[in-house]
Order: sequence, then C-alpha cells, then structure tokens
Amino acid sequence: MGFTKKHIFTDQINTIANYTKVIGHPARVAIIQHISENKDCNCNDLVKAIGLAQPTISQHLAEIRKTGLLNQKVKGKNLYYTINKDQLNECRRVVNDFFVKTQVNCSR
Amino acid sequence: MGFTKKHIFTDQINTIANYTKVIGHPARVAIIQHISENKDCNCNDLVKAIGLAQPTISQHLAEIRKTGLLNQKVKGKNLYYTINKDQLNECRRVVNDFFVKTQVNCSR
DNA sequence: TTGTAATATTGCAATATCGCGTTAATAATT
DNA sequence: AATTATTAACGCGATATTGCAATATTACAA
Repeated sequence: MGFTKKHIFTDQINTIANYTKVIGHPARVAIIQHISENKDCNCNDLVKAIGLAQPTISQHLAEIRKTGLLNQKVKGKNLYYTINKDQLNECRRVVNDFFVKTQVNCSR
Repeated sequence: MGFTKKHIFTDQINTIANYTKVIGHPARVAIIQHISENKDCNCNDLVKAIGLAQPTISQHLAEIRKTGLLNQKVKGKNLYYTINKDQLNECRRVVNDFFVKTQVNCSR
C-alpha cells in the first residue's frame, strides 16, 4: 500500500487528522510560531531564523497554506506572511473538541 | 535527505510536533476515540470497528503507545487498552499552549 | 533592458510511513 | 500435548515526506 485509507474514516476524523498533521512537523511549528512572533515576516526571514534551505521552507509554507492558516500580503517585491486568526481559531476548536470529547468519554 | 532535522529545533517545538504527529493520522484518531468510548477494548475490537488489518492496527497502537497515551491491562489472554488520562491531559496542555501562545502573539 | 532580490517550482535522492501477509509468541482451553 | 485466540514482530511493496540544488518566475531598481 503506502497511502492512507482516508475514505474509511468520517469527515470529522479526517479533519482532525489534517489539522494535526500540519502541526506534526517541527519545521512547521517553528514557522507558525515565528510568523506569529514577528511582524512583516517573509520567506527569507524564516530561512535565516530556522536554518532550512529556501525551497524547504517554501514547501512547508505551502503545506501550512493548504489548511488556510496563512495570509499573504504582497508589499513591493516582498511577500509577508501572517497567521489567519480565524482559521487558527477553527483549528484550535477542532483539536480541542477532540481532546474534550476523549477526556469526557474516559471519565464515564 | 528524507529525514526530519529534529536537532535544529528546540525541545519545546519537537515535543509539540511529536504529540500532534501521533494525532496526525485518521486511524490513530479513530483508535483513540474508540478506546475512550468503549470499556474493555482490545486490538480485535479495533480491527473490527475501524476496518484495517490487525497488523496495521497493532502498528498504530505502538505509535500511540510511544507517546505514553495508552495503558494496557492483561486480562486472561486479552489485552485491554485504556487511555492514560494524565498523559492525554499533558498532551492537551502542550498543544493548547501552542495555540494560546500563537494567538496571543498574533494579537499584539 | 539589465540586474537583483525574493519566492515558487521542478526534479531528485534519501528516508519514513502505510498497509498487509506471514510468522512468532503467549496464554487460555480442550 | 494439541488447539485456539489474541496480539506483537517481521518483511515487503507502494506511496508519501523531507530536504536540497538548480531553475523559473516575478517584481522592483538602476
């Protein structure tokens, strides 16, 4: 095989897994943190701050973008990233719901 | 390359990524949910409930176990799994801290 | 228009992951 | 002891991911 059998799971479960998978790599955690901590953060800043090559950072950015967690602002020839707060909040809600539900079930 | 360069990240970041990575697969989400919902849940129950082969379920269980999220209870020839509530709480705390910190940073 | 800076894309090698058939290990049952 | 049930471990093919060098693209600047 090699591929994940997503079709056998509910949408709810796949949504949880999709969100957590993005945060499931240290580079992407670092990227999200760095963007949230620094105003006017672009790809180059991330390359310098994190220490991975530019194509690698760019690729991780694309992965994060897929989940809607990033906003882009073009200013001159620079592309500044910010966190999409609404989507981050939605992500947090989904993940937190998973924890709450699991914990409630455990205590019955 | 092919491997994750964990050494260039802080322990804090790696811890976040380790926890979320485990939840970053729908089978593992489903396993955790099913164990939390059903008392006396063993490997076979999960195989039936989820629809993946026994070795696959067993492998995912091992992944989840690595993070300390599972307890095992041997009862006769059966091996019953339960969620380690303390560790689940710790996991929730780590992930939630990440969200809180990111959100706070965004709002400055 | 030529150069330069910033970023995305492509293509690749190395490694990891996913899922499963098979086998091994363990313990209860007969 | 032989059988059965349960689960872990092994080994594999297929696919995905990680990271990077090289290249393309885009937009400004000189």
